[in-house]
Amino acid sequence: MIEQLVLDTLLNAVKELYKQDIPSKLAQVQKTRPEFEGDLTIVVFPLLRTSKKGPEQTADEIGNFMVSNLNEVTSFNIIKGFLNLSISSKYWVKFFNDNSKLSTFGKHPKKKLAPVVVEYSSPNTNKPLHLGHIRNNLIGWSIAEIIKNSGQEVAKVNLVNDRGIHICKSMLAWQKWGNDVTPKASNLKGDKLVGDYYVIFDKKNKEEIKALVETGMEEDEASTSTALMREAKEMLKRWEDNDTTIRELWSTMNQWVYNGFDSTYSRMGIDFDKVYYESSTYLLGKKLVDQGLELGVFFKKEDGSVWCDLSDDGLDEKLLLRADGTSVYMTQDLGTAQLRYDDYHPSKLIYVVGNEQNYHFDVLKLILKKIGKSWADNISHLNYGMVELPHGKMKSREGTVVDADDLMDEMYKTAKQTSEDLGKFDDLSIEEASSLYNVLSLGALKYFILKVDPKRTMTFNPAESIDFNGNTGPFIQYTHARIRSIVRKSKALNLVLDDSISHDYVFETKEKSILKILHDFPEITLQAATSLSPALVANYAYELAREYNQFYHEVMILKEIDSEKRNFRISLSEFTGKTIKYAMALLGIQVPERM
RNA sequence: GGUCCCGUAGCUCAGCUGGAUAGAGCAUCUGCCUUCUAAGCAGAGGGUCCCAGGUUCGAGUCCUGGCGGGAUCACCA
Repeated sequence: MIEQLVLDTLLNAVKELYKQDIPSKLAQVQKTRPEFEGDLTIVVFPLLRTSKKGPEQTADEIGNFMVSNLNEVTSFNIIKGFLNLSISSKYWVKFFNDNSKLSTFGKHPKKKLAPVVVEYSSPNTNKPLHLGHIRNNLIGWSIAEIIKNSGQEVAKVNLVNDRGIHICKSMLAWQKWGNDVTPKASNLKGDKLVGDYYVIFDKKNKEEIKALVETGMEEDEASTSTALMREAKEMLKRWEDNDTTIRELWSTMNQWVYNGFDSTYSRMGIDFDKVYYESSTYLLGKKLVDQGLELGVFFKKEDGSVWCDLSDDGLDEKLLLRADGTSVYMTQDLGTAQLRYDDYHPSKLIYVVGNEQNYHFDVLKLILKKIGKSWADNISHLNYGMVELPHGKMKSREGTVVDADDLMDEMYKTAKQTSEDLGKFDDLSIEEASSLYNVLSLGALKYFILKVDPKRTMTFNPAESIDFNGNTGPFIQYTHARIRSIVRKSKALNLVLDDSISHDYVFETKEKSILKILHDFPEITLQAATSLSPALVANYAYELAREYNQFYHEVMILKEIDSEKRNFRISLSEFTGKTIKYAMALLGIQVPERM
């Protein structure tokens, strides 16, 4: 890496010239801004204290040192306190010749480390997937790919919350008002059907609460003492007691939901290496709670409920088991964490879960440590921000929840419409066209979500459809298609005779700037892995595509007369196309050969 | 109220460990399809980087204090 080379030489320069070692943070190397001449820039201000000379003179001395000690540095210029270095075209030529034909450019060698477990999606079986889940799934899937690309082994896992009071609510409502309806009979996706009964429960329960309040009961009390709630709790108890009828109904309805989820996942291109179900981890969780009691780090209240006191850590008491012995969220998460640890002994356990659960994960780690699990330190919570609408959160009560399937349908229609308006695909078969619209619509949706820093709360406006122009997935896809067209034509014309360029090739400005961006790619993918941010890759792909389009408009490629230039430009195009494709693949976005 | 996150153009977002004149896209306006794909390119306008202090040669970036927004502090998950 040239940056590192310059940095090391800079440290040597200071040592030689001023007889002092300096802390590495004073040695600052950055890319030269395009308006100045040069490739890399050393900021000399931090060095003045050491050199005890003015900025110009210091820069001049270091510049001379660079030129005579580093072959790659051919010349320099000084503007204010900035020392701009020009890197030899030999270096860029070598970079190009070494990498342009690699199929794995950007991929890092395998490390010998325990795997990283990435959990994402984690749906409840009482609600269909919505836009929030889409963000979760896309971030999780992509970050898993990015970490894999960085050389780490990765296990993608899903944790389905298939048990608990909420599932019982759907089941109860279905029993009471469902008339034995099935997804097949109603022609509804299973997750939608079950979700509907969850809503029905809520509605009927509210009516009951209202009635109770009218008899003079306090709202708080009323909300926990409706007949429906009692029945749901009773059902949960029977479920935990392995009641056959309840278990059968539960399996049936969950299976409906899974079928629905699977179709949504597969459409989105989301997959998992392993799926955990809370129904099979909560018992282990209960066992851990018992252990905690024996260790004396948990305590039991008079009503039989079990708690962990975290007041020494600045937090509250946390419930671990209800008085009736049934488990809560934390119980099952303890069990799941343990099970994963046993399965993988991971070097890192990443939970992709919304930032509304930050508190939960702080507590989870603390509790695990209290019962002696030192590996709790390997848990990291990738807490992404919520997706909001222009007027705030999505609310199911107000019907503003953006359903995942509906949104993908919308996007598909827009992609189809846009494409038909452009009228470029009249020769495609119906299947080919539809597969293209799929690629484009998903590209638009995924890029829209992933280009935003995961940490940030993001806004989605359902009134404006997601764009297909500008800083979008389709723009990048288009650039790829454009490149492929060039490459196809060059092959048809047998234009590329020689793949590599000579070491004294003189670059056009745009050729150089594309080369520099390509040069950054491996580093960007590493940064994305360490900072857990697919957004870095997304923004990178956009920058590369934008730069390429400018290049495309500025210079001739196939029509260039000078054969070396023409060959280089074609190869550079191909290299760019490949890198765009690779970067987009890390985001789970396909790129078409033509569009 | 406690804890945490956020505040950059009309809107949606970039801005790496502090560095040169704060960048894109959308929207608005103006050009460019008889030349390799116009889902493109070029150009114009649009900014108190929430406010006030501080650290520094240098602050959108770091610190403190405000203001504004959000999350969370459930026998929901």
